[in-house]
Amino acid sequence: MNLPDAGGYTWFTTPYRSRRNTMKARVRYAPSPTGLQHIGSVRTALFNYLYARSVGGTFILRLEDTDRTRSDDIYVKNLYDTFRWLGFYWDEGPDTGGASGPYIQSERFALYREHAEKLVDMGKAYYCFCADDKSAKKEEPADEDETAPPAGFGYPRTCRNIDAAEAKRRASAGEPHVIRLKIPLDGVTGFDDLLLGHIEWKNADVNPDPVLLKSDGFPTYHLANVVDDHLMGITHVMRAQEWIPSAPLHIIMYDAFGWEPPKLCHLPMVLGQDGHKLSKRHGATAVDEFRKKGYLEAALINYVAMLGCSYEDGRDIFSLDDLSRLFTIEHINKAPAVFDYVKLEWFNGQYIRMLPDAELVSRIAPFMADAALVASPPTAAQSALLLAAAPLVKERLKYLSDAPEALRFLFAEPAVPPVAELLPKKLDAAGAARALEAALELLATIDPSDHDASEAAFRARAEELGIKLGDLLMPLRVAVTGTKVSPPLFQSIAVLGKATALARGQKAVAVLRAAADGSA
RNA sequence: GUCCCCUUCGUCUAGUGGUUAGGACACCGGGUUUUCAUCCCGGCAACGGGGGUUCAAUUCCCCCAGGGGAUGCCA
Repeated sequence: MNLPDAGGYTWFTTPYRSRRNTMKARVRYAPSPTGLQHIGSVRTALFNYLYARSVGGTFILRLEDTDRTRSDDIYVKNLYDTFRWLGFYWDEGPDTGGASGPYIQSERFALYREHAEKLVDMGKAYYCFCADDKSAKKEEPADEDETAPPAGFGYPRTCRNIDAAEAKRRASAGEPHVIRLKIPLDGVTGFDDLLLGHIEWKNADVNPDPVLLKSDGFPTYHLANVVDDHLMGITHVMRAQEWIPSAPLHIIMYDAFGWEPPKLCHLPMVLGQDGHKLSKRHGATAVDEFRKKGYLEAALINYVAMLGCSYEDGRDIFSLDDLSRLFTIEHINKAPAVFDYVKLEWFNGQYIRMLPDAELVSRIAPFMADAALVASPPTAAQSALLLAAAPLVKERLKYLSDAPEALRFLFAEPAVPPVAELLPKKLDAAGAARALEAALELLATIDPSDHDASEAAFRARAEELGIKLGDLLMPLRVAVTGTKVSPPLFQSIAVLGKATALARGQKAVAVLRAAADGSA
């Protein structure tokens, strides 16, 4: 294999774990900052990351900002935010540096023209002066032109036959142009995909003469990715299967340069429920949306890692470290995978339940603050209250964003509930009032933090009254928490404070009494 | 249209030339329970179709069908 032109190439000397590879694996995630990081990007990044970690290789981040009209700094920021949140780290990248930098393609600008020109000089590429519009494509090629591809298939190779010296002269004279790769007219091009095996094309079926260098002087993805992967010493390229049709032209380019291509591995796609490429219309797809909704990064990573890949049979909870250890290309599936929000939700619940109380508190605090229930950051008193309440809601949250509703009664005075809410199924207002009064009377005498004793006392009282325990508790629950659905009552009251609970109860009694009198 | 890729329960997947084809989510039923959850137990449910190869194919080969992707001076 050729050594890359750029310095700093690291040869692997120690590693016990990759004795079969003399060379340390170098993989990259190379997003273009033209949109928010979404599930698909994260999946690609994750698999590259896991592969690097699993073989003790190097994970590199490279920004492919060659689309001047769509690239934007807000997306770069989003990229960093996203991966910081997910807990990925890269060994080399724009911010961390490295020996193969710069890692931002716009900062490598000169490199691409240089390489494109080199290809032109070698007769492997050519200047094209066609206007950048559909007319160039639709223009009927000369009938007898053997080099023209079938109608409707790509660029008609109009400029391919312009005399090289003449083309050079026009380009030097400043005539607007692009540089296109000469795809061989016959023969075949193929490669061995690490996952899919051998794939090959007749060159006649390969995208005819794709643009390498745009008229603005920036490279297209094809040129930039080949040049940079080579110069950065990338050994393995893992990308989504939508890239398969571009593979032959990349191979042809590596060939033209006389470089050895990296190993290619095309990952199965992630689809929405309708079987099409996952997109906004399927629901949340931007990672940011998941974060704001209250998903835990560990849950998202765990779930995404299992889309199209398996690890240890019979287990489904894996940390990023677990995954880094267990990941193998052999366990990647070839078939596309459907993104299932419901299963992700289950993972999220699992991870929320695994959180230590203090950790849960710090996780839900921002959501509580957004709901204006606590300060940001919470006061000491609020933190204490959250900590006391954490065990009550831990197994009831599907998302962190569920916390405000579940805990509202501890931080805000609920409205006095409407009568209908306070009525157990079989009681009228008078009956409910009696039940609630009995409950309050009893509550005053017990210690709600002693769960078992409290329950025993209420159970006994319910029996005396000839009603079910639930019917005795429900009016109290609604009076105290403002809703029919709440964490366990005694513990909730213990956290809230008995005095507050009694006061809320009295207000509800008043409402029930008034209703009873009114209807009597 | 052309080229390429894919095909195990609804979904994510395990798996083997001979298995009762396993697990998870969802769903259904039951249990625990103070509402809601959690938790526990049980159930439903799959090898796309057709040809081969073979004593034996879900597993190996071919064809078909279906699905997806590509066909940009976007990546």
